[in-house]
Amino acid sequence: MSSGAGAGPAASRTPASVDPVASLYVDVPLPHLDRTFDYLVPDSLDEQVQAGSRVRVRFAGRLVDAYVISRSPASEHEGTLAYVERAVGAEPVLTAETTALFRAVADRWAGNFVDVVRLGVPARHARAESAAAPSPAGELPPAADSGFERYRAGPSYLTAVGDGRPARAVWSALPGEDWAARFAAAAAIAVRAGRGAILVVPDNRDLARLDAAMTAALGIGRHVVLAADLGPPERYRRWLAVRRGGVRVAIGTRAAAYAPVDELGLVAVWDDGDDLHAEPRAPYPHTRDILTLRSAQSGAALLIGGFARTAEAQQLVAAGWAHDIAADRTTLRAAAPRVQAVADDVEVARDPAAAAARLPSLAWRTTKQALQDGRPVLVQVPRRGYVPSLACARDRTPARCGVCSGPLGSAGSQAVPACRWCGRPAAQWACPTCGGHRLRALVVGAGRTAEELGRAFAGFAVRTSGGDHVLADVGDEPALVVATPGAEPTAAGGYGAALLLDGWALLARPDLRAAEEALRRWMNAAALVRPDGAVIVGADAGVPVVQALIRWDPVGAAVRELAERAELGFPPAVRMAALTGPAPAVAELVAGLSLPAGGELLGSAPVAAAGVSGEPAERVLLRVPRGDGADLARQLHVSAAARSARRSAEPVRIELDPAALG
DNA sequence: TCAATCCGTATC
DNA sequence: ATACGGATTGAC
Repeated sequence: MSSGAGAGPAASRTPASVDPVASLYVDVPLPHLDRTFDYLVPDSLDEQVQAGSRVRVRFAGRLVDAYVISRSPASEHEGTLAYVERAVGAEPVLTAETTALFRAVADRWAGNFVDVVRLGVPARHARAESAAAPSPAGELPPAADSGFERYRAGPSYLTAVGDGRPARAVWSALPGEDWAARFAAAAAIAVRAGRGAILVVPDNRDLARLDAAMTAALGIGRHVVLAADLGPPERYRRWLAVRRGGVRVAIGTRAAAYAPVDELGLVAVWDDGDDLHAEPRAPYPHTRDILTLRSAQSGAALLIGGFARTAEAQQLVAAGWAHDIAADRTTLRAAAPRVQAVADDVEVARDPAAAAARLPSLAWRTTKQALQDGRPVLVQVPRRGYVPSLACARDRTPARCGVCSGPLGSAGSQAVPACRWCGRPAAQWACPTCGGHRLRALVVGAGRTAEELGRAFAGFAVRTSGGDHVLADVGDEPALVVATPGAEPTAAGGYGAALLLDGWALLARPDLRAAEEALRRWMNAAALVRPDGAVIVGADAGVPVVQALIRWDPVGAAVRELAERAELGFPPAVRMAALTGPAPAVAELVAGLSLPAGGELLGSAPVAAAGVSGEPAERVLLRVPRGDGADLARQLHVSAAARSARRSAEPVRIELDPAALG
């Protein structure tokens, strides 16, 4: 027993008379400490130390935060137990359901329980705890049409939600769809059934839009907005309102997926392909997969919605785990704008002003027409800073490794190109489409500027949206609206036209998801165009994803994408882990694994030093059949635990099914 | 023979 | 992490 230095005389403490043992996780981010430890609850803290409470305990001699998982009569531990030192706050922060969720998320991504808790539980703010309860909810507005009547399987899905069944669906929203109103309607159905709901969107702009729709559907005070930028007191206050059960519906960005809503009837994510849904902190879980776990574990219905569709969402449909909610072709034709493809470089407008803006002539004519019709025109330009990569010098087909399909890169102009994933040199590359052998570097410029367009269409207003200046919406007046992907404002009556420029640059990115991501960005922009409007995409109409945009076929594209991933052996067709760190550390971690049959190790390949020390880092990829994913994650965690117990301090970054493989 | 130091191990 | 114990080394 410790000498009891510090808080009070240890000898005088007595254990609580009922369930004196608390099992808890200490807030120390080491994989070998990712298990519960037992402590005695002193009589004086009996009421405050409950399952889910935050406490402070003495662990290895120092005071650390901890999360109580349960109280019980006795411990399995052989030695003497220390006392819980004090309670932090008066109320539990974990519920039975979120405790199970945090454990499941940690297990799925080979991470620690407390690391996931840090992602999902906001910092405590003592004053917010004692502050007055939120004002009571107003009247629930009368039920309205859900708006899902236009979709096959839409009404039956909502009936299931209303009946409290754990229906799961992937929803392809029609172009022009007021998706926020549909999400709000689905949440309202769960609320009327006496259940709670969680809706997660990528960014604050989408959140503001959903917030307005929720207020329209549910009235005042029935939902709470959880956003990262609220500031600690407000963030904690709103989160507590959910935890205490005063508010049953939480909407928000990423972290809202963990909101402690009891009796969940519905969890939903909008635009799961947006990389903002991928958590950048360990263990790097993804909103879609967190909610999928949560739906499976709590029996809540799941809705994955978007204009485009990810291979991961399609995988859930293909496996028969989720239903497909989509409109039929007739409905679609009535809603979709006309899409035409114009390969860059070809048919650049003869008009000198258009040529100055590097606009193809069809784009020029379409824009002019829409402006003259009195409608705004959306111009989507790429973000800055694409990584230079290699492609066929003749037809710009991205150059890929013949062994693992990774992107080829080049260290310098003289160097032999090599795979950025597995590191193999590619001396004898041949283009799969044209058979060419010459490679060229693709360096993508900063994109067309608003000034260039302004000059090309003199007399019309030019508005920009992107970076730290994002417009939520624009009016119906004719104007050029230049936006980067994800920052496209909505137009009150829809855009008359949209120009999606530099399509080939999007497609040529050295990323496995380039095609999927290009289609997602295009569809998100094109969905803002009126059904009688036009969309011009600067890309080759022969490319399958461009065809998918022209035919507005997100499902077909996702089916093809999924098949392609299966062929290349990439997620979600398989489970993959990326291990990044100093070479000896990565090797040590790998040595601690026994890969299941059918498991493969790719690499290693050098990567740009992402580490703290600037030491040369390398990456290996591990690939196992989907069914072995849980085993792979467990082994990675065990091997990482052995390393951290041995004080092999060199950290290795472990990512499961990484969204981006540069 | 004792103390300073280095590993390895457990942390309720 | 960090604290502790047991082994190891070095100097008197």
